[in-house]
Amino acid sequence: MSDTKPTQQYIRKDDRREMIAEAARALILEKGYAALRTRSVAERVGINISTLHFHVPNKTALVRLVAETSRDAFLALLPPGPDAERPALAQLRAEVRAYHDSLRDRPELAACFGQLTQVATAEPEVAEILDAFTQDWCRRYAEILAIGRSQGVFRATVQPLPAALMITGALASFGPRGPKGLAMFWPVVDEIERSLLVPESRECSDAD
Amino acid sequence: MSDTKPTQQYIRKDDRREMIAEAARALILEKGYAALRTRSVAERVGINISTLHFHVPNKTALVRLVAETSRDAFLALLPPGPDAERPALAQLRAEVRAYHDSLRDRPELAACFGQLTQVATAEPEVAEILDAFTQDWCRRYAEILAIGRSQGVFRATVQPLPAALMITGALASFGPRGPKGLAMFWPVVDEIERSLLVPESRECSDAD
DNA sequence: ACATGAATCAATCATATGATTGATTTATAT
DNA sequence: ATATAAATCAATCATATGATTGATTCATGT
Repeated sequence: MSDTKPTQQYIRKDDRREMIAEAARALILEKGYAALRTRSVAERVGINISTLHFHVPNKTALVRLVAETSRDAFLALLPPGPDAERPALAQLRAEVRAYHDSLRDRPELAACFGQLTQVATAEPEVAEILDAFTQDWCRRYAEILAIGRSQGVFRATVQPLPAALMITGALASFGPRGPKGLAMFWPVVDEIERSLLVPESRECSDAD
Repeated sequence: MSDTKPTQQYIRKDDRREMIAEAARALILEKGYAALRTRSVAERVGINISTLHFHVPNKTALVRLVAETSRDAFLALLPPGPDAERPALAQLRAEVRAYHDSLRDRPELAACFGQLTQVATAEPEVAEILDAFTQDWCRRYAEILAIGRSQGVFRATVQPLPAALMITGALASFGPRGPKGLAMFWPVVDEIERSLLVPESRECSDAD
């Protein structure tokens, strides 16, 4: 008879840890962090609990692993980064598009960031990772806004940091458990753009 | 010598439930929902676990109680509600100020909303409460925006619902575990206002 | 006074859960 | 081939945790 899991064993530690992280992320997306059990993770990976502990010593380390891999996976999806030589609006759109696609294709990532905020109070190391990431993400937008302002495409009254916080806050609300999926994502992005662009570039003269 | 708990007993069910809800909210704020234990709640209230179960049958009911009381407590802090006869900017500011004060004075409320999203996937009743509330909160802003647009104080290009989602998303990011406290709250609000107000020295001579 | 119900608690149960121990199997280098 | 290290598992432990049972104490109306 054929097995459901034919001959799948003895994976190298690094790969196994990645499999474990992936399983944990999926479970967090599906059931929430509060329901995350080391046993469930092991089961999902298809290994014994002791094997899980061989690769990841304890639950704290597991959570840290999830935080780190989520951050790295998300950062890998982002576009090049602010560049004063390129048109700011295009950079803003690329940034937003990358985030949108991550929500669509890798919903576990945003879900983990959201859920891990619950652990953050108890696990300073996780808080550190989340805070650093959030700040990085916000800074990317702030720099694009500053560039766009000096390029004259964004209002001169745009304050980069507050505006970046506004944007990232608005975007973050679209994570899993956001307002019924991504239906309102682009309308909100459009509203953000209208709120940033200098008045002349709309209505008076027709769009490009 | 005097006791730390002199003769504190036999509270009426309704009051006891409120005390339980308050304790649970405080614990969620401090340790996060994932660390919420019925025992901890009972201990905080100063009652036996069986007494807790007498007032609140099980943990699901406890979570539901927390969700309901958090929502009610928050709604009670909000200003009157959209009114087409009053100046929109003042209404917007009152709305934002009420939220700000709730973050400052009742941080458990926003914390509970944030933390209970983890339960939402497992508890449809909680999801229902959270979704309904979020929608209500957003609608308040949408209506104010629509009023302000017709009053001519907000840009004619403001789309009430997307803009409201942008605003509520941005504000929601200031919950506990937001960007280092409330320091950036008002700068972000100012940015939001600038993004909504009709540009001063600008006329496009367009017919609406 | 005293009967009745409401509120409370001590003790306990059944299971869940994170973690460990020690043996077993597979890969790899010599 | 065989010794060594890496990876895996079955069994188990210790405690945590949600929940129940049955007795006890307080409040209240008559």
